[in-house]
Amino acid sequence: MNYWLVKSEPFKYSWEKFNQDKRTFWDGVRNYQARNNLREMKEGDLVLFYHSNEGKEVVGIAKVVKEAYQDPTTDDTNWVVVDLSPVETLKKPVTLETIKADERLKDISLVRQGRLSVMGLKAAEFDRIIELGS
DNA sequence: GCCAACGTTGGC
DNA sequence: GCCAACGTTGGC
Repeated sequence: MNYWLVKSEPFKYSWEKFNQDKRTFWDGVRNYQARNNLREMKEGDLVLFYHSNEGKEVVGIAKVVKEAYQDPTTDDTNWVVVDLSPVETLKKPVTLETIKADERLKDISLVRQGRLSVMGLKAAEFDRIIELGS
């Protein structure tokens, strides 16, 4: 089991919308590193959902329900999507500020590599964020 | 709205 | 294959 974090700008695709949809394919990734991460996702992996720009906080937990396949929004075979479904909304969103201030989280990719939109998390980091969000 | 970080592109 | 120019992302 692996753990991930994905970013979405709320005005583009929000957690609320995701919960209405119940399931979505995660498209729009046009960065090789993020793409490689998508390809490594396995069914059942847990994914934190982060609102970038507006909010700047982790708002919920999703899971991978379908592994990487050709991005239906383009013919370019470089790009893939995965299907995600919402699992749980965090009681308290975990803000970027909180994450940066946390000794155990200050080295995660979200902080160190701000522009990456799909990143892996260690189990301990994932657990810590959940802990902060409950 | 600005700017830093960083990935990508293209000229050489 | 290097590196400057450029574009995009995202925090502030």
